[in-house]
Parts: sequence; C-alpha cells; structure tokens
Amino acid sequence: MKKELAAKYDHLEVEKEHVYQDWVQQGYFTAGDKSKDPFCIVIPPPNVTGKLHLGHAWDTTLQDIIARYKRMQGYDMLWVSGMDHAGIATQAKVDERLKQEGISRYDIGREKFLERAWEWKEEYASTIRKQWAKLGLSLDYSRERFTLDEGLSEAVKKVFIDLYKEGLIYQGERIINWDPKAKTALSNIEVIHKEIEGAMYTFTYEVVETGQLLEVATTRPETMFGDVCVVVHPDDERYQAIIGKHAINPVNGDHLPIIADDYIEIGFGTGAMKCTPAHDPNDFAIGERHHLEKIICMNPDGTMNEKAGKYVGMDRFECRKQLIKDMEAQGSLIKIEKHMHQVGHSERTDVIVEPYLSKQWFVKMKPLAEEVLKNQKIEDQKIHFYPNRFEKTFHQWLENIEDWCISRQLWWGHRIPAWYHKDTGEIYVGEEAPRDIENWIQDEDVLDTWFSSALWPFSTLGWPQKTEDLERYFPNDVLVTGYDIIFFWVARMAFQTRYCMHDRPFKDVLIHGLVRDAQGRKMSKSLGNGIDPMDVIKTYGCDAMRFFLTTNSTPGQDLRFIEEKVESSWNFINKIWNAARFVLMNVEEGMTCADIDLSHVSMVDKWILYRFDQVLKNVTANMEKYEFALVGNELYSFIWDDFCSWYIELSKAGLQSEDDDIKCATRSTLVTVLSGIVRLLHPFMPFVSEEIYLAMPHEKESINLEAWPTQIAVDIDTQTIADMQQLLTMISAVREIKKDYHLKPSTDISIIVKDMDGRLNTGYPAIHAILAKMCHADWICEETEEEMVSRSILNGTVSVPLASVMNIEEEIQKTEKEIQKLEGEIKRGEGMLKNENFIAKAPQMKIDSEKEKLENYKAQHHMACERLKELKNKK
RNA sequence: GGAGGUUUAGCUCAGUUGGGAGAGCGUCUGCCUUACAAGCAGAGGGUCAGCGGUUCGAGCCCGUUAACCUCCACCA
Repeated sequence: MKKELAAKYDHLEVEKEHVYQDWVQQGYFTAGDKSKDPFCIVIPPPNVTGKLHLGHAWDTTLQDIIARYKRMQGYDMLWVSGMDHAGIATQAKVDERLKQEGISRYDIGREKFLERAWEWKEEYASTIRKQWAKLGLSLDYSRERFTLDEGLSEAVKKVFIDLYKEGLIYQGERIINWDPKAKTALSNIEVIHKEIEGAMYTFTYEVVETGQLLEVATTRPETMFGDVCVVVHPDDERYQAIIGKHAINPVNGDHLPIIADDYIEIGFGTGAMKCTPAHDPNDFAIGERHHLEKIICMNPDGTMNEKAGKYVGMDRFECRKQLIKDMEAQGSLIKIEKHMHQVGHSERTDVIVEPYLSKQWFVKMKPLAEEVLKNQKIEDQKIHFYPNRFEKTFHQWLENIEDWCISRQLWWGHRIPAWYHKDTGEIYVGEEAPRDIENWIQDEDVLDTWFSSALWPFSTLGWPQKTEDLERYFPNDVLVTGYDIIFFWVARMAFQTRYCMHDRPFKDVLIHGLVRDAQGRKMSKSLGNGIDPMDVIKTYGCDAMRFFLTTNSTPGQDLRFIEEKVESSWNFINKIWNAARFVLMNVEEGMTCADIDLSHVSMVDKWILYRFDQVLKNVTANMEKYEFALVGNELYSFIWDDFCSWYIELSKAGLQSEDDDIKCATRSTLVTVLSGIVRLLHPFMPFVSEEIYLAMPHEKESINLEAWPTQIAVDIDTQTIADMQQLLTMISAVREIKKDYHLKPSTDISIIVKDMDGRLNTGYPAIHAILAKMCHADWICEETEEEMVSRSILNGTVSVPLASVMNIEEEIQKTEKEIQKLEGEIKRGEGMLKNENFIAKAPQMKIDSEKEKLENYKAQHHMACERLKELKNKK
C-alpha cells in the first residue's frame, strides 16, 4: 500500500491514534519469535498515583529507542510493560479522595478501602496506557504486569518466606523513621534530610546527691518525657564526681541516673547529654549497652502521650513551645540558641519524621549486599553502569548499608505473610495461615512497595514458576532509569535478584538525569513549573519531543526543557518531510524497490552513498554505547547539510538529464539514501518515519518490521570523494564571490578554475549542469584577459570575470589577508615538521597529513601571491 | 565530614582511546532559486574557569585553586 505525503507536515495527522493502535494490534511489539536472539528490557513501572510527567517521557523514550533499534537489528525484542502499586503514595491519594468525600479510611474499613484503591488503580492505569500510546512506545502489552498481580504477589511471598527462613528477614524492636502523618514506618532512604533552622535549648538539671547544677542541651525538648538518664564521657574530668549519681529531669522531676559512655564527645556542648532510647537511634544504642528502659512519650500521630503529663494529647511541636515557656517560668531554661541542622522529612508527606521505637520487620542487608559486591568484580556477572561513575555510587551505598525496614503500617500493598497465635503469640511465617486458622491472626502490615519492585526483572517473567519467558528473557539486557532511584530500586533489584536467581538482574544500566525547567530548576508541584508531556505532544508532536528529549544531553546529565529546542526538532522533522516530498515527486509512478539500480551512479551519487555509509557506521557505534546525543548530531548534520543542502540540490542536474541511466541512478540514490535515513531515524521518530516509509518504495507492511540499514557503497575510491569535496568548495567559493559583489544568486556568470592537478576540468561532464544549477555558473577553460575576482579553494583557485564591478582595492586587501593567514599556517606546519621530537614520536599518519597540508598551503600561498601581483599591476 | 557533577560562542549544550574548537537558538547581510520563508545562501562571535604538570602536541590526562550544583552520612 502506498501512501501520499501531504503537502505540509502535520504531526497531529501523522501521529493519529489509529496508527499506534494498528501497530499494537498487528503484534509488532509482541515478543516471542524463537528464531531470533532474545533481548529484554523491563519498564521501570510507573506509579499508579497519577499521570506520567516529562521525566517518564524521557525515560521511556530512551527505552523505546533501544527497543526499536534492537528489533531492527533482528532481535526478539521483549519490552515488558507494567505498573507499580506505589503503596504509600497511592494510599495517600486515595485517602485524599476519601477526605474530599468527608470520610476517612477508618470509617470504611480495610476491605472497602482496598476496593477504592483498586478503582483508583484502574483509573490511572488506563490513563497511563493512553499516555504510552501517545508516546509511541513499543511495549509488549500482552505481558503487562502490576506489582499487586497474583503472580507477583506469589513471588513477594516466596521471597519473604525464604529470607525469613534463612534469618535474613527478622522482626525487631528498633528506632525507625516514623511518619506521623501517614502513620507508618519508613526506610532510611524515604527520609529526605533538609537543613532547617531550629534551636538548641539548654536546661539545668539538679544533681540529687550534691545539689550541683548540670547543664544539658537538646534540640527536641518534647522528648525529655522519654529521658532515662544523663550521659557523660567516662574520661570527662568535670563530671567524674557525679557519675553514678542522679539528676532531676526538669520536665517531670524524674531522678535520672548519670552514666558514662564514650559515645559522648567531651568537647561538644556541655559534655552532658540527655538520653532518650525510645526516640533517638544513638540513644537507643546507649540504652542497649546499659540495659536502660525505653520510654515512648508520643502517640503514632505525633501527639504526646500520657508520659507527657499535662501535655498529653498535644501535638509534638505545640508541646515543645509550651514546654519551653513553662521551663522558662520555672527557671530551668538557661538559653535558646539558633541552631542549623539537618532534619528528616517524609519523602511522601513532607512532615518531620520522628525517630520512634517500634516493632517492625527488617531485611538483614550485609550478607545480601556483600553477595552483590562480590559479583561486581566479575566481568560477566557485574552490572555495567552507563555512565560508569554511577558504579561507584552504587558500590559505596552497598558497602555502608544498614538493615532495611520493610514493614509499613498501610493497607495498600502486599500483606506480610506472618501470623501470630492468639494465645501464645507464637509467630508463623508461610504462604497460608496455619491449619487452625481461627487461632491465628495475620500481621496487619504490608511490605514496602520497593520490596516488590525489587523483584521486577524476574517476577514479571513468571518467577517463581519456571516459565519459558523466564528461561528466555532473564537476565534482562538493559535497564534505563534516573540516578535518583539507584538506591531505591537498582540496588534492591541487584541484591534480590542475586539472592533469588543467583544472577544479575540486567547486564547494563543506562542512567539519565532529571528534567529541569528552562531556568534549571527541578520541576515540582510547589513551583508549578511542571510541564505535561501531553501538551508538548499536542503542540510539537511526539516525534519532535522524543528527538528533543533524547538528543540534547549526555548520559547521566540533567536536561533542561527548552521549548525552542523542541521547536527546532520539529523544524528538523519538517525538513525531512519536505526532502521526502521532493524525492517522491521525482520518483516515477509505481516505482518499487526492485527498480532501484545503482549501477550507473555518478560521482555525486557515490559521494552521498559513501557519506551515508560513514554515518551509518558512526550511528551504529554510538547506538551501542547509548550515546544518543551523538547519534542525533550525526543524523542532523548529515540529513540537513549533506543530503538536503548538497545532494538534493546536486541531484536536480541528474534528474533533468537526458540520459536515462543517469536519471535512474539519481532516482535510485535518492530513494536508497532516504530509505536509509528513515530507518536510522525510526527509533527516535516512529511516527513520521512510518509515514514516509509507507509513501516510498518499500518492502514491509510497516517500518516496524524493517531491518537496520547495512552499508551500501563500501568500496568507493577516495579520489572520487576528494573530487567531490573539491567541487563543493568550488561552489561555495563562487557563492561567496557573488555575495561579495552583491550579485543575485540567479545571476549567470562564467568561472575559471585553476586546479593544480587539472582533474576537474575534464573529469566529469555533469559538472557543467551542476554548477549551472547550484550557482548559475558556466565553466570556461580558456584564460581571458578580463579582470577576475578569485578565491582560493583547497587545491586551486576559482575565478570569475567581473571587470565591470570589481573593486581592486578590496580584492587586494582580501588577498593580503589571505596571504597573511596562509603564512601563519605555513609557519605552524613547518614548525611542527622541523621539530625532531614530533618527527620521532608522532604517528606516521599524522606526519604525512601535516606534510600534505603544508604542501597545499604553500601552493595556495604561491597562487595568492601571484594574484596579488596581478591585482597590483592592474591598479 | 565523605562521594560525585558542572564551568566551552550572547543563551542552552555537544565535543567518542590527546593531533587545527562544534550545533541549536539569537545577532548581522542578501535572497519568495519550482521539497521546504518553520526556508535558502553567506557572515560575525570563544586565552575551552584560574594556575601548575605530563606530552612533540592538552578542551580532553594528572595535580591544585575558585565558583555553582547534587547525593550520602552526621553531633546532643
């Protein structure tokens, strides 16, 4: 089926919905061709919390480029599609929705709440799928997964149970990060440390036995209700006498033992610290060492509990304020100093995280991390990071890892497969509840959402079942993700995969940065500077957006969203569109691939074919290295400059030729190169490449089934290429002369070429036609007496008889300037070649090319001097 | 405190094992040349942050300084 190209490029028309739907329905993106080698990518599952943002568009487009490229290279490409339930984030959204209805999750209960959450999920999953379609992603929807799917839940349970049985998951009462708004525990990396201005409050504690006053400082006075002792350093001379005695807690009159522990820094503050084992991790450690009581003084919602006496029920920060007032009144407060410090905030709710003593489930990280680190030293077992520097980040994190708190006090997620016996309190961990189910109660908590995403590279392929897909597509070949989730996700996939599969999850990780706004600020809801990719697609099209996103930054680097650049990508596509229209206008009705005949190609044709091969080589090499910006540059300049500006213009001579062979060769070259271009662009611009492909002579029913191009004109002699380059500089020189003398481009002139080896004068009959077309110039070989304006070209001079308008004075100046420049070059070249060290140490290739250049400069210099002499004579 | 990144044209950024500095946008000049005025043909514009080193040769490698930016870990 042949399509006509519309007169104008209209992305809305080219990217119509049915185009993508057809691709999906035809099964172009469905993997499973066993005759091919497999290649597998799993999508980083987007959260079902909302719409996709520009970062997703970037991330998925990168993957799509790889997927389409690999598919063209003949791989059985599987790009697994899927989404993440995003425990805390989604639950927060559903809570919010309930709140708008005037109810809370506690009003409707767990079961009803989960129903609502699933409704939410369906809603957003469908939005996300629509967005994927708009982005043109070649995802395999037949294998779409969701982290709460039955299969994935089975995987989660199995991993939990296995780890538990090996002692790698344990339950413990420890200080964890507590989010008082979401009322759940958090892992360390879900806590964002922000520098904020707080205060350091110093209080006096009276020593019971001696009556002396001790100064103790704190930044969180409300936790004083949980104090169990005062700690000093064992070697601190100031306090030797009171170790073992007691201090009176000013907030409640408790008698606190004064103990010694070398955690204390003698020089810091007063050297005496209050100790609250239930509300601070360091204090907790001291508490463990000294077998101290752990007093919790807050409720899970961040209000004070009965330990706080009259402050009971008050919010922790309100309590702080009141308490300070009261202590001041009581005379126990000595001073308040401003104090800048890092305070942990919940990643999701942004409230200040409370270090809080709580019974939670943990993954014992050391052995798991060590296993990964060990394998990172083995070439075919390690995960390769692009760019490489992120490997270091990854290793350092694993080397300093702490146990992972995996239980969350939420409802939306994988419920922990642990049961407690009603009477004995005994714990049972397993897939199903024990037989006498009525006596057992399942753990109320769910798992951290990242626990399930950590299994994504293999759980999506069917694990723990031994499926064909798992056998075939695991390990994955490459993962694409942002540097911001290396710890959250990449590291966790690494150790869980190592544990479950005894393998790496993927061979390569391509890391990209963050999308920022035009001023370089992070896009955020609070700044309101976010950009909806769907708006960009509406204005510029998905192809233009994709090209912008993927060719404007280096791997690992952030990307600023600059609208002018998206526009410039659109212009590029428009250029390609018009070039395609030109080619099609000159292709005979009914031309097919079989009509392509390159046996009579001209010098010009050979040149563009040769250039295409060069580009293909570079592009392929850079695709392999995920260097898409380099690919973009290469394609941009080749298509715009070489193909459009030069070859298409030059081809007009061939197309107008009387000789059918020449005509046919030109047409064939145009079609061949354009077809190659369209295929090279396809990974970046799936829609427009399809549209053009179908309008041209083509073999497949869709470009989605096409192969990556192969070399066309491998053995072209170098002289032809050199002559072409000479011709191009000649044309430029003539244009420059016309420009200098304000001649219209269409003015007819004659030119005389002095060419050192004389080839161009006789070599190519097509040159007359080309010159006439490109610069309205006719070639004359005889010398004339008329005064001429001349310009140097690589290997000679181009002259135009222009006596009537010639400005001799200006020409003299120009020539003198040129001579000066050439002398500089000659000096440089001679200096280099006279340098014995250079001759001795530089590669022969370099020396030869320098010699050749020097010869050329000298020849040019000679000619320029001659010209100057003539000009001066005429003056 | 530890780790990393950035510094190249007016702006935003490329620059692939070290071998004469590039693009897009913007600026200036001239063009409606029948694929494209969202275009064409030209032009101008940079001590590659500073200093030192290695090298025949450094934007690129090493050291150092400065500015800006991340991440991780922290002290009551």
